[in-house]
Order: sequence, then C-alpha cells, then structure tokens
Amino acid sequence: MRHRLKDVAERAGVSVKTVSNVVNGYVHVKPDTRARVEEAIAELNYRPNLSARNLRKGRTGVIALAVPELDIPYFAELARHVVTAAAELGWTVLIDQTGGGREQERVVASGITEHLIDGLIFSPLALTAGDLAGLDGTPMVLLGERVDHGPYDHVGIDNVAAAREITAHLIGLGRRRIAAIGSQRTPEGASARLRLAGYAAAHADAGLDFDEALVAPAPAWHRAEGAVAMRSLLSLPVRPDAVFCFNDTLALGALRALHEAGLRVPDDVAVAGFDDIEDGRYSVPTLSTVAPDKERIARLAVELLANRIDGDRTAPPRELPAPYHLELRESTQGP
Amino acid sequence: MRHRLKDVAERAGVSVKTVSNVVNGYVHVKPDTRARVEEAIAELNYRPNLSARNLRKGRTGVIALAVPELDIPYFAELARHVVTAAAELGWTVLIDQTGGGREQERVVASGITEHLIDGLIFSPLALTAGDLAGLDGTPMVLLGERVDHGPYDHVGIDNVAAAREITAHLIGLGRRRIAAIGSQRTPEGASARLRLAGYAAAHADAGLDFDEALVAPAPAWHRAEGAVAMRSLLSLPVRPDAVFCFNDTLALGALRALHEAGLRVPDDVAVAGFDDIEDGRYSVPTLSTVAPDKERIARLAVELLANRIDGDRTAPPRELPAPYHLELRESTQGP
DNA sequence: CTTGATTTCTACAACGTTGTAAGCAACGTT
DNA sequence: AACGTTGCTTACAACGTTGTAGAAATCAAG
Repeated sequence: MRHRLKDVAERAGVSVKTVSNVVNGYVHVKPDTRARVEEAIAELNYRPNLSARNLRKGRTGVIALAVPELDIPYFAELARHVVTAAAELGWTVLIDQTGGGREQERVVASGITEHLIDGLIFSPLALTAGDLAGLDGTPMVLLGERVDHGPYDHVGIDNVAAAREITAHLIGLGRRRIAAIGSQRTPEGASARLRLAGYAAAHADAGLDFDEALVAPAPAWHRAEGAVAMRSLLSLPVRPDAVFCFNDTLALGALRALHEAGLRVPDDVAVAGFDDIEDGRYSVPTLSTVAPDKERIARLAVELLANRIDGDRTAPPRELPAPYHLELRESTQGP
Repeated sequence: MRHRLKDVAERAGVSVKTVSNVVNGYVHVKPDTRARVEEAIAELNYRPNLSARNLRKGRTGVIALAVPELDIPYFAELARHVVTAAAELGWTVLIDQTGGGREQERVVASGITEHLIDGLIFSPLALTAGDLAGLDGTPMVLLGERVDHGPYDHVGIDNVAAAREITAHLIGLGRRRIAAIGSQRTPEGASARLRLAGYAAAHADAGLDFDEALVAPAPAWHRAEGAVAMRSLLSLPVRPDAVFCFNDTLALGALRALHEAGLRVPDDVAVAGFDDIEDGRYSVPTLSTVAPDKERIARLAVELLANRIDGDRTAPPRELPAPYHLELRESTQGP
C-alpha cells in the first residue's frame, strides 16, 4: 500500500535517484524517462516520506504558530491569516496552544523548537526576554506587544499610540470620566501596561486627570472579567461615562453588564475595545475598536521567518511596525 | 549547537545505543551509567531528532485536526479540547484549515495523510464518503453530522434529535410561526439537512404545518448571513414569532438584525441557536442553544484515533454518539 | 573520427535514530 | 569447575530520502 522511491524506480526501470530527480523537478531528465517515471508514480500513488526527506535535508517544511488560546477570537483570526500566508510559501503550520502561562510558554519555546519545525512564530503573554535567551538558534519571530525581545524579529502595532488614539476619540466625544478595563500588575501584563500608558497619555494630552479609581484590573481578558469589572465600575459613587477596554472580549463582557444594569450605550456609557474581532461587528451595539491589520501582521511574520530560515540567521533582529486604524461603530458613535 | 546521540555517547564514554536506551527509558541500564549519560545529555542540551526517530519507527507522534475554519468559534473551541486531550496521550496536534470546500478537503484528506502524521481527526463539511474511499489506510476519525462515512470511526451528536428538541422548546413557548435559518441545498449541507429534518419533525409532533416560506437558506453560516436571512424573514407578510438558527453565529447575526428592526427578543421573536459557543453567553440577549459536549467529543475522537493507530486497523468502524443538552437562556426565556 | 562539452543517469554514502542479535560480565546452581 | 541465567552493553543494519561524484550517452565542432 505504501510505496517508496525504490518501488517506483523498479517499475519505471530507472534508478532510485532518477525518480527522486523527477519528483523534485530536476531539469536534466529526458522527456520519455520523465513520462515513464510519472506514470509509475501515478500507478503506485507514490508520496514522498517526509520524515526521510526532512532527515536528509535538515528541514521539515513545518513552522509553528504558538498562541495563548485558540478560542480567543483574536488569535483564531490571526491563526487563519498565518496559515494562509504560510501556505503561499509552501509551509505547513503547526498551531500550538500555550495556555499563556510562563512555564508552558517556556516549554513550547524550547521544546517544540527542536527538529520538528523549521521556525516559530510566537505570540507570548508571559514570557520574558530572559526566558528566550538560552534557546539554540531556531529561527523565531515574536508577535504582540513591543517589549524587550532580545535577538528576535518582532512584528506588532504601536500599542501606546493606538490606545492613546482611541482614548482621545472618547475624550473627543465629550466624555470626561473614562474608565479603563484590563490593567494587570503582573509581569505578564506587557500589553496591559502599554495600553494603560496610551490611555494615560491621552488624558495628559487633554489636560484631564488620571483617576486611579477608574482603572479596573482583569487578569485574563475574557468576557466574564469584562462584565465583572464593569459592574464594579458602575458601583462607584460617580459612574463613568465611557470605558476603554483593553481588548474586545472584555468590551463584549462590559456591554453585557451595562445591558443588565439598564444603561444605554453609547448614550449613558460609551464603550471602546481593542483587536477588531468579528464578534464586535455584530454585537448589540456594534463595537468601536482599534483594528490591527491582522492579515498584514501574519504576512510580515511569515516573511520575516522565511528570511531567517533561508537566509542570514545572524543578521541583526528586525522590528517591523504593523498598521492599525480605529474602527468607530455604534458603541461610541450611536446608531 | 545541535547535538546527536553520538556526541552524547562520546562524552559519556558509552555506545550510541546505550544513550538511546537511556533516552527511551529502557530498564536495564546501570544506575551510574545512566547518571553519566544523563549528565552528558544535560550538558549538551541534547534533544532527539524527531525526523530520524520517526523515520526509524514509522510513527511521527503528530496527529492532525482538520476543520473548515478556525475563526468559527465552534471549531476553535473544539480545537482547544482536541489539543488538550491529545496532549494527555503524548500527541502533538497539527491543526489544518480546509476552508470547507470539497476540493480543499480532499487535498487535506489525501495529502496531509501521508507520512507526516499518524492519524487524522476530520470535521468535513463538503466531503462525501466517495471522496474518502480511495485513501490508503491512514487512521481517521470523522466528526460532525452523521452521514455515510464509509470505513471510518465517527463521533457526533444526534443532530435530528437535538434540532427536534430545541424546536419543540420554541413550540412549547406558544410560538406558532417558527422560522428556520441555515438551510442548504448543496450536497455539502449534511448538517443543514439533519437539523432541518429535526425542525420538521418537531412541527409534525405538535401537529403544526411545515411552512416552506419560513425556511431561509444560508450558504456559509456566518453572522452576516444570519442577519441577511433574518431581514428577509421580517419582510414576510406575517412575520415569524420565533426562529431556530442552525448554528450560533447565524443566531448572533439574526439577533443583530432583530435589534436593528426594533424588535424585542424574546418578546416579539424568540431566537434559538446551535453549538453553544462562548459568545452566546454574553450576547444581548444571551442565546438559547443546543450545547454539544465538545470536551467529550474531542476526548472520544482522540481515543478512537489512538485505538486505530496502536491497535486493530481493520476492526469494523465505530459510531460513538456524543451527549448534548439544551442551554436555555434569555433569547427564548427572557431575562 | 576525434575531442571536448553537455546532457542524462547511476552508485554510494550519509542524515540520526532504534530493533536485532549477539557479546561480555557477574552471579547463583549444580 | 562447568553450567545456565540474568543484567548490561555494543556493533550493525536498516528506515527513505537526497547530495556528491562520476560514468555513460549524446551532441557540436573541428
């Protein structure tokens, strides 16, 4: 049932290497030899054994994408784009789910890394530059917040600027008590820190006070936490008139809590998110958000990785900014 | 930087095979030999070359999960569970995105199948039993609707019964003009056919007429299509007082369209979905739905596949039903 | 025809691993 | 002292592929 080059070679009456040459599109093969070999390949339904090829070539043709959680829509959408972009370059993508913990991420970074894949696109939450330091030269591209990422290429949007812009948008609507949901004090919370910094910067730009009481923490950025945080903000003596959530799932949870509290969005409280996930286009109301260009991020990451794998592995790390824009919808603008 | 068994062997002063034995946990190795070898492994940061191991063993330790689209939340959630269940058995999961087209699915089924993976968990949309017929014995487990799946194991819930139950729930609320969204006339639409059959059966059970005009098609079951279908149903001479959407994303689109039309859910129109995705717990209103036990489905699929890989490949195909239940929320019950 | 260049093909060795078979100690039993 | 048994280790060959080097066939030009 399973055939090898040798079987094809015997059937076509040529050497094993000639079959290999045909399979790999080597030019100097006589047309009728090629035809005979191709016929034999078809008859036997031959397919190359990738393990053997990889062993010989030192390449696997597989790259991995490691993300914290697949059922966070942002990562699922990103994964789709990475798979598409990689396929165009002939790579298969192995998707790995780290869970987001530091230890798990370290295991992925050091373990998967070896021999099974040619390179890794990594979107870490918890990992620090130090954790990545000891790895032996597997090409790797980092996604996400701009932190200190050591010798690795990086693709990401300017989190501070984006957060600043969308906060400025809320201020521009005349809102003055703007809450933030999603702050994190842990070392994992690099994104949170940057987005909070943008939020603070926008306040400073407008001459508004930064009110610590309006900043609600959320350890994991899920819908449930957004709802909980929103409820606690609503119990403040003076309730906020807008809220900037550090991602869209938090914002969807906040919308839910506002609905339960009988408040109108955006009339009573305007809501903005971050990530531009599909859900936000169909929520009630639709969600204003920062829209990173995911397709572009995926493409850049794959290309950077391809360059590392095929090219100079010792070149200095590159830092590619990805574009984003504000997607303003009902949750701040009204119907 | 990259070391082989041989390097470790030289450093520890033993043979290559002894190192291999240590790595693989073979029992008959003297404690101090083992210690020397382990020390050498640690010093060199040795990791086995999986391609070579696979070539030798004929196993790769990788299974694939092929789903139509990763950013359909149902599949993302399913993927997470499959990854978790597979990890417990020591397998890595390669996630493949087929796009759902018949030709693409055929490529995945026949291509990926060879040599790179030990087995495949496949959730096909378009593929027919005929397409799967010619494959050479790679262990495969099918997920999804119960159709004719040839010689392959299958895990899935009873779509007809589930659709019948949730439709009966709508009828039980006193609704009499119950629309359906998501019918498909194409051969791909196996799920659609089964869910429509359940919808029709519930009507028959209750002595209600089946009204063709209340059945709206949706080729791809995305939010946008749910919204479009809902709008067209609302333009009927007598508008429906309930709608059963064949999955949750359609239902979320329908909720959106109802909101835009100024109708109240469930007061004016009750809405039910299918899949129990996370979004439905936080939508406004929260979504009543059929909740398949995804964790169980994933676990059963992985176990079936493991049995095929390690065990008898010629055993008759098994058909495992997965549990489900109704998750009744605001969109049919009110706040 | 001879020569040299080019095209076409082949034999061989390697990639890093593990199964097999067999060797060598060390031990207890007769 | 000879024997088998058991524990531990090793040499060798294979898994299926491709790079290298070179042989054989073909061709162009003198």
